[in-house]
Amino acid sequence: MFGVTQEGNSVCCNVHGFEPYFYISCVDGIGPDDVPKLRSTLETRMREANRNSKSQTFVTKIEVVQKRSVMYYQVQKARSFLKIFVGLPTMVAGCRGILEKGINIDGIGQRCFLTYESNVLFALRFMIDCDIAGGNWVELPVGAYQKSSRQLSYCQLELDIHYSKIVSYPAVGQYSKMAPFRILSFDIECAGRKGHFPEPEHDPVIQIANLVTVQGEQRPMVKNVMTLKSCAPIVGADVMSFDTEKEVLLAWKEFVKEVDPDIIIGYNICKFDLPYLIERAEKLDVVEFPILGRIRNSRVRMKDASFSSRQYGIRESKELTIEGRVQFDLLQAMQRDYKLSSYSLNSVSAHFLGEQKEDVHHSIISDLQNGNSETRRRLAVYCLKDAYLPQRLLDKLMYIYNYVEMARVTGVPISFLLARGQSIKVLSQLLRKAKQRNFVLPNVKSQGVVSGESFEGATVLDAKAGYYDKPIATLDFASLYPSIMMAYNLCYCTLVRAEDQHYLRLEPEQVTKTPSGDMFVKPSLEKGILPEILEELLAARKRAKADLKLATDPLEKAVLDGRQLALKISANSVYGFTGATIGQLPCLEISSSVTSFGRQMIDHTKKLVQERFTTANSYSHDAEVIYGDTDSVMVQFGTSDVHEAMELGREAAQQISDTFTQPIKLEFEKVYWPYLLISKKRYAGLLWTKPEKYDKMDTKGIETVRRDNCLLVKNLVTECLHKILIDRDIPGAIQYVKNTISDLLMNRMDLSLLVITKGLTKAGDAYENKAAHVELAERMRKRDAATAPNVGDRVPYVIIKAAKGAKAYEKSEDPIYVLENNIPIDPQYYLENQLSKPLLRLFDPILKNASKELLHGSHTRSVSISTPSTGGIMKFAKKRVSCVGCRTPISEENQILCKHCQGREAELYQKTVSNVRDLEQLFGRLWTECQRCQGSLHQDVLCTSRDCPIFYRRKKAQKDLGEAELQLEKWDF
DNA sequence: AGGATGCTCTAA
DNA sequence: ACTATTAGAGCATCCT
Repeated sequence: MFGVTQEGNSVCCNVHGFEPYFYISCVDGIGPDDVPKLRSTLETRMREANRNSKSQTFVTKIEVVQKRSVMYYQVQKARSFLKIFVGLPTMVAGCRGILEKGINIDGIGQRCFLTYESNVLFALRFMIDCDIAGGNWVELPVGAYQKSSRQLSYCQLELDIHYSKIVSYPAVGQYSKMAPFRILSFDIECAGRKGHFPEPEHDPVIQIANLVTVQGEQRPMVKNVMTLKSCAPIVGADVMSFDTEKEVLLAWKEFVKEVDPDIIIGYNICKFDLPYLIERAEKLDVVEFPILGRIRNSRVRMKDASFSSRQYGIRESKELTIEGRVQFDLLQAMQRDYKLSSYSLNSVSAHFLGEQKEDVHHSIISDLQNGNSETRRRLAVYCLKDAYLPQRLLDKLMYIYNYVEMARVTGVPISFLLARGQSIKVLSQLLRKAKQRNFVLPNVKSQGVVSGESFEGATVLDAKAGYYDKPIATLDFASLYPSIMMAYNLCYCTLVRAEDQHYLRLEPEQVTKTPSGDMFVKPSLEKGILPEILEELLAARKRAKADLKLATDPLEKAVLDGRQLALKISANSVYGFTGATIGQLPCLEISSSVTSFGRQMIDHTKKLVQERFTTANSYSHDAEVIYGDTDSVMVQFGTSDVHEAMELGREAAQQISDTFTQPIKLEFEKVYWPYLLISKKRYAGLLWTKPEKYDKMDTKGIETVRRDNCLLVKNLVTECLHKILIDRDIPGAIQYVKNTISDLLMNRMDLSLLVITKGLTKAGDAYENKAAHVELAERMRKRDAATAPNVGDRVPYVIIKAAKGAKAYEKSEDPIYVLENNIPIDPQYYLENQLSKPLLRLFDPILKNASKELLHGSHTRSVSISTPSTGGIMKFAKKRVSCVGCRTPISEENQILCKHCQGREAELYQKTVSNVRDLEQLFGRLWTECQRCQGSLHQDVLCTSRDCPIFYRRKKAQKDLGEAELQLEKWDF
């Protein structure tokens, strides 16, 4: 066990005496007397299967214990199980296999056994049995431990203890404090050959930048960079230069040992930086390099890993074992926790920190390295920033707090949170609770449940699509699925098997028959462990939220907020765990019962609202449910008054809640007004939680929140919704659409607005149909395999002009390639395949003849002649005549304002002047930034970072400035 | 031409 | 050895 003390000293604790084990059920005809025979037979079989093993003993002992399977309700509270102990954790799997397949015992014959808890990872088993949760405080009591006689680790403290003597503290009071982890953030630079992505086989590591921070402190304690060849000094950082690459690598290895970090972070370190260092050291025969962990002389082990889950998709990476140090790759964390269009460090930093990285195009890294100490200094500054940004992200997003709290709540080690999926967290809680109640979990083979066999999910009420100018109240069930499981005591151990229903002779009032036809006993007979877990999670969340309100210390607040979030996520994933057909312990009776209750409840709610809130019951209008999804109903009470709608919503929620079993509760949450309902799962509206003012514009499911639309569509739809819902200016929205379409067709659109991104969810050949992003990825692989997108990456592309009738997958192209080669894009495609349908969906409910008005007006006729050689997009400052006030096109060259805006000259002149000034400033700032980034030596190298926001913003500012200056000139006439 | 199917992404 | 769920919209391609 590795850890850190309150004072910040690293500890290695050699825990003794804890043995791996699992259970089997005692089948008929096998009693306690047969145990020695079983042990010796099993021992022989194990020895046969592992002839080369040096192990003395495989099966160390077998105990008879009184336990009970968690599966199905049983009257008998305990029966005999055999607890089988083995010599090493790796022997569990082999032993399990033999017992499940069948074993021939002398005098008894061939027998198969069901095994229990035989799939629990040894580390988790140990933690569960010792009540240790990931990230919590553990005490080694004075007198119970010995100082180790021989140092096996590099830790500051090394101790020996018997497992039974360890004291674990729940994270309350002083024990909820975060440990002072030492965090190392690092980044490497490699000198790739021109046009190639660096490969450890050929390309040297030239720089390694490091930042060491103690968790909770504002400033890093160490900031340095190790460089190959000389490097000019950098203020605020130690520069260490070396003549050979071997020296750089060894300096870093020593540095890691010296700093002794608890956590190693960085961006893409698990897939790039760490493997690169290891492979490079191998190539250079630096044999002593890969000793980076806390165990003496233990080398880092590396293997290819592929993680696949429905939630996160397929993700390939390398799995490195660095003993005693948690690897926390910010890229992996970002991909798990946030849905973004791009996951480059640059883009992520811009998004969360409003800060960009020093952008050095990979093609000039080698030039900088081969220059002098000044150019290498520039590279080092860049490298340092890449080490600094992950630490900033870690702080900004409260990652340590949130992940440590998640580990504490679910009980798994912190390292599992990034390396494993959701189900291990539920399993960990389930095993802990089962142990308390003397249950054991069966090891079901996934074939037991026919994979692909599915169950019915939630009801989505039909959407009465349209534009609603009256307040729409939303009633929600709070934590619907957890509430259902608690209300009806749904659990593995309360489920009455169909074949048991008869002989158990249960009275109707002792059981619940669920709408899906399954039967569960009530808590009076047996309280379910799932409801118990959920109650504890939700009660703990309530406490955390209450404490959060009282807390004043920002660190304490961070801990509590992380905790309440972890508790919420954990409660919600219990249902998913039971429905995971290829999982640890699927139980579709539970999950389909949950959803069947949910369906019944939403129907019931709709019915009650429409029955009770009527003019016949002396309400001013008849209420109408216009939509609902899973746990919510949208109600039009008919009133035009927001406050009244809120009151009615509260009344309805209260009344209807009373008709449900505790703790199921319907809550009034918010009002939408106005509300645009497009279809199921797609709507927009102004959201009100108080009658005075709306909180924000809320959009669900439509283009504005989807990552696979280009910015042009997103921006246009957002702007239209803003004009329709907030400004209530439909003509303004129409004009805006027309102007945008005109800009598009005139080739005045910035390329960055036309970039579409889609995730590459599987390997190219696994796709049955051809798709634009898949084909492009394949073409890019042929151009340069190293920089082409991989499985799990997002692929950005634009649609370019091609022969008539060409498929979209033949017209997709890499935006950078398009920019560099001046390839013309296809505006018509963007109009017909990207813009038109979303716009029509938006305008159809509020505008008759929307198609004619928006997509076929005169603004669509002024198509510019495409100029393939130069490309429309590169001409940024193009003359155009439109009204300064409202951007309506004007026919006369010298006019500034349209008829409509005349009379506002003074105001609009001021606006133009300040606009030019702002743009000048903006452009100047961006230009300086790009200048600094490119370096004065390389002015001819155009920065074309795929997603450098500055690059696009600078180009945009340049274009806008040109236009604004033109406008200003006109005022002088 | 038009329905079926595959694919991506989101709501809850 | 690993894997939380289903419902649904909307688009492109395939297939007849």
